Amino acid sequence: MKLSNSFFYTLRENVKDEESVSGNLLVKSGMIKKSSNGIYMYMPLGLKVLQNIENIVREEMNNSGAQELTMPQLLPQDVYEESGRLKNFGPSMFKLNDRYNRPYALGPTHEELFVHAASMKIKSYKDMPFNLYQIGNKYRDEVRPRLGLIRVREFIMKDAYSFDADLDGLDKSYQKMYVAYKNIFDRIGLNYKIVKADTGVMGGFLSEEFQAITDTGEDILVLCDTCEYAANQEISECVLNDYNDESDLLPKELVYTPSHGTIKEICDFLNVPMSKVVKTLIYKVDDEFCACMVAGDKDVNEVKLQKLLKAVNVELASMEDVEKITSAKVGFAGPIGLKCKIVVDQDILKMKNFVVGANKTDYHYKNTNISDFTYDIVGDIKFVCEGDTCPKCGGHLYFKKGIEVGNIFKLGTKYSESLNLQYSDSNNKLNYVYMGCYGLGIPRTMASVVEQNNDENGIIWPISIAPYKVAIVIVSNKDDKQLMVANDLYDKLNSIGIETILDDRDERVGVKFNDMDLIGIPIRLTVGKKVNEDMVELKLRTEKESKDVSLDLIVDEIKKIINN
RNA sequence: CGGAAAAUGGCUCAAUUUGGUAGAGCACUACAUUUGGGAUGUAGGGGUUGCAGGUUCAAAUCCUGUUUUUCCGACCA
Repeated sequence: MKLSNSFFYTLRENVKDEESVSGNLLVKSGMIKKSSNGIYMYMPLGLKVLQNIENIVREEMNNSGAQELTMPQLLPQDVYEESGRLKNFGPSMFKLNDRYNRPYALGPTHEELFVHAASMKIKSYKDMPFNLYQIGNKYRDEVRPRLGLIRVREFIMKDAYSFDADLDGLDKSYQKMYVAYKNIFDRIGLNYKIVKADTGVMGGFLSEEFQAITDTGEDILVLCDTCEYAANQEISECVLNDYNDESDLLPKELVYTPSHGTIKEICDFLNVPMSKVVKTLIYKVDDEFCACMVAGDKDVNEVKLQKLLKAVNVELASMEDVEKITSAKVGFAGPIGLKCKIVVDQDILKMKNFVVGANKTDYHYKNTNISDFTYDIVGDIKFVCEGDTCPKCGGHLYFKKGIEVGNIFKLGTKYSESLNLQYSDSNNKLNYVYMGCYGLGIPRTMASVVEQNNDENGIIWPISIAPYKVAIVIVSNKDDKQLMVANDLYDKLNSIGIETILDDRDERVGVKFNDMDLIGIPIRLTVGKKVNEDMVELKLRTEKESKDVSLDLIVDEIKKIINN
């Protein structure tokens, strides 16, 4: 690309509607432009990065034996009705009607359609395994799009679906994708972790996420300082705390705690640590109310709660509902005399002489013990904390933030059952197909790379996905020798497949340097005065210093850097 | 969906409190001088101040409504 004759622009100042580092840099460098909330235009430079990522994904998917196809994004809602997910997705699905008022949707994910496609082939166990994928747009009406390309409403996703006759086959297909994903993110140069995760709306029984490690991440990853344990905080299990409390059980005592509704206020007022208070939160679980008790310094994990109760929908009860159930203002809920189902965290059984709400405005009970009330279910319903014991090895857990760039699921027979995808086995018996699904967000990967690779001057693309590998900067457009050498190098590099930018704009050299830094081109060649000695200057984006290289050697030198 | 903030040339902002000809920097055009890390000077072009009402002799400014965007939370593959 010769810049003097191209659609190329950069911005000098930060844009005010992009807070994230990656969002801001991508907009400033002219790669993307916000079109509306959570929807972006991809400019020529940004598209090249996307395509480079897509190509790596495509290569690794093809290597794994998967086959590419493409699906419509505009679908009749029946498709999701059939699997029962129309309700599950709810308002996060974009819905519209055609001219005959028939309901359509923009596809948020494509399990159903792939099942339909697979059914064209699958009759017998001999027809499997296979794996189909596409790279295309997905539409999700997110509650709050944010952080540039990290949470958007229209995005490009690679989604793959494997079809196997049995669990054994699914394990193998899943493992292939696991390896393919590792290859993809390794080639892109992303710093990532693979963590166990919740299966969410997808269903199924195993899910692992590929998480890019960055402070702007939306997910909390729980890692162990001694073993390989890695899980999303949503599902990370708690080890039973060893309280070792030798104190005697005391009789419970009603205490007046005027307008001290929060845990902190109660602790200050009664002069007890937060770990000696048990909070009771009222949840609406499907259509039933349910009180959940955890220690005052812990938080209820709704994903775990949902699983424990085998519920579909878990949300905090409204203030009005809480007041109705506890007959007190919010902040004074407790288990004693409470008329709804009570779930207690496993740790509560070991605690002694703790404080709970009295279901009476402005009152709490001191010295409550587990024998003072009845409960329905005991389980692990709280979030793990940093420093907690590792459930696998007993080491200490620590947290990192991550951006979910890929997610692989063992779906099992969930969709083949709801959509009736069966095959005949060797005994001529009908069985359901075992499926896996495998998603990878392309723009999100792009943003994650920027989050991990930037400095005060701009983006630093890894060579594997850089929009152009080399930028040739001409110091003076008025110098014929410089022009000639630069154009010659430009032609030579492009002719051997090394995509190169020629900055031949009529700008000061400082502007060119700054722009090439901002857009993150990995290798910069400066053609200046030293052409008279047949030398050009080579500088890597990752390094501060440059070096002079003779014209005879420069192409080989660049090849070496790129192939390394 | 709850809370908070914002909307003024392509970009970043000022003028709003106290109503009185919309202004700066960057970017753009022309010319001159410059030219190895975002040049300088001179002269220009570009805005019915998000939208719709209202108050007023007069509205970017006050009032009402509305839309959009951002942030925090809730929610979410």
